[in-house]
Formats: sequence, C-alpha cells, structure tokens
Amino acid sequence: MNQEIDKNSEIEAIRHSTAHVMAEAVSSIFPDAKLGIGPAIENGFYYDFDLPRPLTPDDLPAITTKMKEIIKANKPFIQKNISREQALDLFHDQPYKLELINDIPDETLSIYSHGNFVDLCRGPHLPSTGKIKAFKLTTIAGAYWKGCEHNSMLQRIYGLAFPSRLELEEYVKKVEEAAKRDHRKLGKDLDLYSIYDEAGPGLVCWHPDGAVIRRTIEDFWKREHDMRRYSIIYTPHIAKLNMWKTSGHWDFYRDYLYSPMVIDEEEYLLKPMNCLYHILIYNSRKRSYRELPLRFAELGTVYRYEPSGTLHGMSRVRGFTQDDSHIFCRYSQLEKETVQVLDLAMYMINTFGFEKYQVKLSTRPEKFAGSDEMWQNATDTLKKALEIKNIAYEVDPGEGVFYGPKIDIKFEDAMNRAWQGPTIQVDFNLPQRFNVTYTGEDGQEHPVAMIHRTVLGSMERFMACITEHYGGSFPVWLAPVQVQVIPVADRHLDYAKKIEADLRKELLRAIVDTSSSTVNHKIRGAQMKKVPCMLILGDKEIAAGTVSVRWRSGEQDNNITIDKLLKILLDTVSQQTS
RNA sequence: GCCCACAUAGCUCAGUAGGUAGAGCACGUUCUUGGUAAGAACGGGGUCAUCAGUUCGAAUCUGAUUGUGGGCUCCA
Repeated sequence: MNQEIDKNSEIEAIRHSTAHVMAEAVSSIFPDAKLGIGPAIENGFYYDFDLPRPLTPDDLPAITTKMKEIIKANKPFIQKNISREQALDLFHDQPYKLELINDIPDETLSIYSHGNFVDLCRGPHLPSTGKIKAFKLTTIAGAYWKGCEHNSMLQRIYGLAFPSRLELEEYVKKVEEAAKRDHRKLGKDLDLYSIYDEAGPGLVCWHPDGAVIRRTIEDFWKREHDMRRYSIIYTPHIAKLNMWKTSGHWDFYRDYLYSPMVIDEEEYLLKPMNCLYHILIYNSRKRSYRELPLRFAELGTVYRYEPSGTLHGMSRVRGFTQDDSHIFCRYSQLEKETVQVLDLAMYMINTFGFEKYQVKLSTRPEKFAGSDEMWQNATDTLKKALEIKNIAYEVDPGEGVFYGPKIDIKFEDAMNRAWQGPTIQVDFNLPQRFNVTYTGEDGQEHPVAMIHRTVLGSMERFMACITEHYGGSFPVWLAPVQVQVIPVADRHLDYAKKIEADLRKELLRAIVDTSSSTVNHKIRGAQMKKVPCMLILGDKEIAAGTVSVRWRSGEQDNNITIDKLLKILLDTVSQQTS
C-alpha cells in the first residue's frame, strides 16, 4: 500500500517536473511568455501560457527539442523557501504568478528552480531533469485563466509523461484503441446515425440500424417500467411560455432555452424538460393518499440550447430523448421509492454490462428552495436508501441543485471511462409552485414529495456510451443484424431465404446476403458490420438440412440443426448476453 | 460561447512554386458460382463547405460565414 503511494507520488513528480521543463523550453523560445499554472494530471501534465502569438501544432517539435536539451543537461531541481516580499519581487514581471502569490495566505512561499528557470511551486519534484525518461507533447488548447470564462484565454500545452518509454507507448496504444471505439467513428462505419449541417448541429438522425438498437432498448425499458408499476405517458413538445415562467425555468435556465415562438398571439416554448407536463397530469384531478405513489414515466424528447463548442457526436446534443420519470409520493414513502429507483437503476446498468460505478450524494447548495428541515430530512432519506441498498457513496457537499438533494451514479465503460448514468433528484420547488398536493387520511391537502429521475440519461448519450463500451460489437439482443445468412453460391439462395424466414418468424433479425461475391467477401462484410452470427450455407448444409455457424469471434459451430440454432439464439437474446 | 486547428467523390485520403481534380473502398453493369476476413473487367459519381476578394486564371492566396475536431466552460 505504501509502495503504491510512493509510486503514485513519484509519477506525479515526474509529470510535474516535466511541466516545469516545458515551461522553461517555452520561456526560452518566447522570452515574453507569461506563465500560468502547470500541474500534473492523469497521464501527464499541462502548462498554461500567455504568449505574444498563437501556438500551432508546428511549434511542438521545437519545444520538444528544447525540452530534450534541458533533460540531457540534467539540471538539479532545487527547492527554496522565500518570503512573500522576495516572491513578489522575483515574479514582478509575471502577472499570473503575482495573482497566485496574492491568493496564498502563507508568509513563506516555496519555489523550485532548475538551471535558470524558477517557478512558484510546492513540489515535489525529481532530483534533476535527467530523471525524466518518457514524455510526449500532445495537443495545444485554449483554457481560461483559473478556469473561469470571464478571465483571459491562455494557451495550454498538454503532454504525456511516464516513468518509462514502455509505459508511454502502452498508453498511446490505449488512446488509439479508444479512438477506434469512438461512437462518432463507429456511428459512421456501422451506419447508426448522422447529424446534418443542413439541419443543424446537435440534431441527431437515427439511421435504421441505430434505430433498431434504440427501439430494443426502449422496449426493454418499457417492459421494466411496466413491471415496476410505472405509468408510461406521452406529452407534447411545446407548451405556453407562461408555464415555464411559473416553474421558474424561464428565470433559471433561460440560457439553455430556445426563443419562444408565437402561436395565435401566445408565446410557446420548445420544452427543455418533461416535468411540467407530468405535473399537469398529476394535477388533472384531486389525488388521494391511497393512489400514491404515482410514477409517471416518459421517453420524452426535449430541446436545450447547448453552446456550440460543447456539442459532441451523440453524447452532447441539442435535441434528445430522456428516459424520464417523475414520482409523486408522500414524504413517508420517499425512502422506499428511492430504494426502488436504485434497484431499477442498478439492474439496468448491469444489464448493459457495466460493472464499476461511483455514487455521489449532493447536498444543499448556497442558494436553495425549501427549508433547512426539508433538506435535512430528504438528504437523510437518500442516505438511508443508499445504505439499505448497500451502495457505497461519497457526499458532494453543496453540489445539489437548488431545488433539492440528489444522487448521481457514474458508471465505467470497458475502457474505464466514466459516464453520467442514473440520477435521482428530490424537488421541493415545483410542487410548491404548482401546488401539487394530495388529500390525506385527515381530509386535508398535503404537499407531495416529488422525485425526478432518469436511468439511462438520454437515448442519444446512452447510445454513444454503449457503442463505445461494446466497441460496436453489440450483444446479440441489441445487434441491428443478428444473423447474416451467406449462401455459398446462387443455387443455395432458396435455402438461405428459407432459413432467413425461419429466423424472422422468431423475430430474429436475419438477412440473406444476395450479392454475387465470394464467400470470403461476404464473410468479410458481415465481420466488418460486427454481425454476431453468420450462417454459411452450401451443398453440404442443404443435403443435411443443417446450417454452419461462424460466430463474430471466429468460433465455428458446423452442421447444427435450425432448431438448435434457434434455441441458442433465442436463449442468448432472452438472457441479454453477448 | 471562448482559444487553436481543420473542411477535396457515400467513406478513408492524395493533390505546395495558383493553370478548370485523383486513388482505394463503397455503388452500378457484365463475367465469375466461389466453403470461413477483399475474384476480375468496365462504368457512374465531385460548382474541391458557403459567400466575397486578389489574379488573365483559385481546391491552392486573403477575409467573412457555416460546420467539424482538440481543449476551456457547461451538461442528460
């Protein structure tokens, strides 16, 4: 354990030291460079600079060369403690460093130098620059000073740094592997979806094969919700602006809303959320405590304005369909409902093969709706629910939304990248604004407890996620084409079509390759489309009345009967396995 | 939205001293009827993102716009 900590801090020192070396290299090329900060990060480091001209990728080789010289010179890193005045004097022409110094309360400040280069720094560092064994500058990017969009934009250079060349190469390979799984690339290769310049950025069109996957997920989702006594509803895409003024969305989320449209002299808004319609349905008549909890669920399509720079394939878009639900219950039922939502959430993400996840409980922020007591009770209830489900979680203090505490679940995909998954939010605000109540045993109206929750997030983002998670090799139950039927020659077409029909009768997605190419070529085509099951049918199979199977993995099951194949496939589909 | 880069055929990409576009794959036709990851020939297909400008002449140079990518910020 201690060794692990030592190793981590050593790697951190390597990365941080490399950042200093890069800062010296950049300073020597641009004597007027103003330095921002340069920390170690996962896999490497970055350093922010204010430079007289924009950097281009062509600048990186020169910086790299300079860095190699500095490393070769093997300059020792020397730490010194200096007084505040000395520091202010030392960095008098480095405005960003001065700002940092002024942010530090201590009277004694730590600096590190190697050769003539000095930086304000807590350390630790390597003994000398020569200890840096493997680094690679990767990208240049803009970054706001202190990460605040109102500050000036600095130029950031990102780099990788590892203890050895081998580890660096391994990491580079891993990044290449991730690029192969990028849902934008696979989305094109597998013909799953597209976004059109003509139509607008962030607006996704689902192609037939992508739509099959989505529909399969939706069917699964609906079945699960039916079983768990949710009521699935449908609501319109626009509603009067006034409704969003009442809810507070118009004030709080204006930046994310599209401009209102005028219909019959009345302003309407494209809906950014489904909750208000769900409240309308709840409020359509008086509700008794006897019918609670009411769980309204909808695959609801919403539209939000997202800044152009944040759009990303299918995972960050402007129109998307949430797997949304609003649960209306009594406060005494909150715990049980939360437990049930957690149960559903865990079941769904496990079904898609996600095993690792992190759970966060976000508590009251500075600005909030409701009372202290409501927050305290609801937060405790969420905690209790997590404990009942035996789910490890971290508390994220002050990170709750203004209207209530929430649970966020992030899960890791096959490449160990985290995706935002299920969220469960308690809402104190909307029930109050829309007077959402129920009649209790006492005949009095009581405020309802309202939970917003999604499990998959949005169909678009979830599709991006599973595409990358499976690397495009979707498990049989999700695969757009489950079986590619490959006749060896034209005379085997009739048999191939009969087999296709047998599979279709069982709702298996089978397609005959009727092209006149060779068997090899047909197999290659199916392999590239990542079709899980290929049937090769020729004279032998017709004579025996069987099929020969080539699985996507390359494994073979020759000469099996159609009944046996059906059983294998239908079992795989119903078990939702690969 | 901000910083930087990029934008050529459906896809992946060539095309630098500015002289009206090319490959592979895919697609179509024909030949081939093949046994587990590319059979062959021929063919169709591009106002080189859009709009201006410089020039006798622009895919190529300049500017603007749109879109995309990597970041920042943000987020389902």
